[in-house]
Amino acid sequence: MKLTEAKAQFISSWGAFGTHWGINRTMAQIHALLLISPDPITQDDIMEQLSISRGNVNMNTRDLIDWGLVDRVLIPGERKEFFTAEKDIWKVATQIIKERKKRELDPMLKLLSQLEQIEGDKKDKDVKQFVDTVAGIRKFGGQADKVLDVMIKADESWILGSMLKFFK
Amino acid sequence: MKLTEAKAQFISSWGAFGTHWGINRTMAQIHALLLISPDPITQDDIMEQLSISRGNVNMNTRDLIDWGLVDRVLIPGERKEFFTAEKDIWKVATQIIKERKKRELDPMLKLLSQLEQIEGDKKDKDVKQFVDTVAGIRKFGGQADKVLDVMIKADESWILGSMLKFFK
DNA sequence: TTGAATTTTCAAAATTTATTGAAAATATAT
DNA sequence: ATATATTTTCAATAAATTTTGAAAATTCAA
Repeated sequence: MKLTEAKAQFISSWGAFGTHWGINRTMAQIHALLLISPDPITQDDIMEQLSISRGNVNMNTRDLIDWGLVDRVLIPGERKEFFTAEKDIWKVATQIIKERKKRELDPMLKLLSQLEQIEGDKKDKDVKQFVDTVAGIRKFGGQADKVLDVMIKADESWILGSMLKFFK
Repeated sequence: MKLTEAKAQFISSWGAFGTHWGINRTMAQIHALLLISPDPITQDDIMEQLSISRGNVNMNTRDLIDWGLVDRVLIPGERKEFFTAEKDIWKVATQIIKERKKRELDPMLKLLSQLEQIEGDKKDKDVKQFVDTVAGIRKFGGQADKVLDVMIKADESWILGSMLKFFK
């Protein structure tokens, strides 16, 4: 297989993969393109390589920057802005985990704690099942939260860092 | 807060949560409803409680069954079919992990292995970055694959099971 | 300043995805 | 067998999401 074909396949399937994770196809494709680009590239490069509009590139690169996965790069002497992606997959993964935890898990756990404090007769089986389910999810989510924190902080901690090196 | 209001909130946010995970809102809402229903319920119950059409219920319960999260239940003397969801959150989580691994991770790893065997000069920086990126993701994915296998098999293995009891 | 290059915004259009509902298929009781 | 209840299918419709592109805003050099 040639590089050109391989690139196209990688970008395409990374985009499809993204849709299974609540990420829009284009954002994932731009990310994929940046991951395999050795040097920073411009909006126009992205537009051309993915055949998408300027507005689309602009919005999605902004989202990628908000997710902490992509950086704007200023190249001396160049008028245009350049973009580059973090290439260390471990860092990419922890960054995604960090953001999703903040955006999804934490608010969900907060809500579940509230829902657990429902008023009603615990003898009532509807009430009981509701409380049990909510408590079960909250407990599970709480453990997941802790495990993810360990992962996120692993790179900052020497001991955990060396434990997790195994996985790198 | 009353049970009725709490239920509505739980179903609604579980549905919203689902959309961040590539699951459609309705499927997640039906799952939520079943999770808090102490006894099996019918298509009509689901239609009424979520205000959605019969066809919609039918398709989404089927998907939930395919995911191994919901079961059809036959109640003696009843003409209609009843549905019930696995309530043990640990089992729910491992079942989801198992399915997503099979549907998404495994095929992705297979593709990445192919893409790594690209023809081209490794000295070329485009080729090098492509191979490095793909290899990095494949390696990371491979480790994730192993970790997930451990989790999935934990319940079947005594030693791992007791280790993971901590998290239950 | 001015003006050219570049980026950003956002309403409208296109596309994708989800939902409906009625007809067809299936299952069950009499 | 026949009638009735129930489930399934799927084309049409509706809703949600994504994309475009041109105007507005911004940046920057001279």
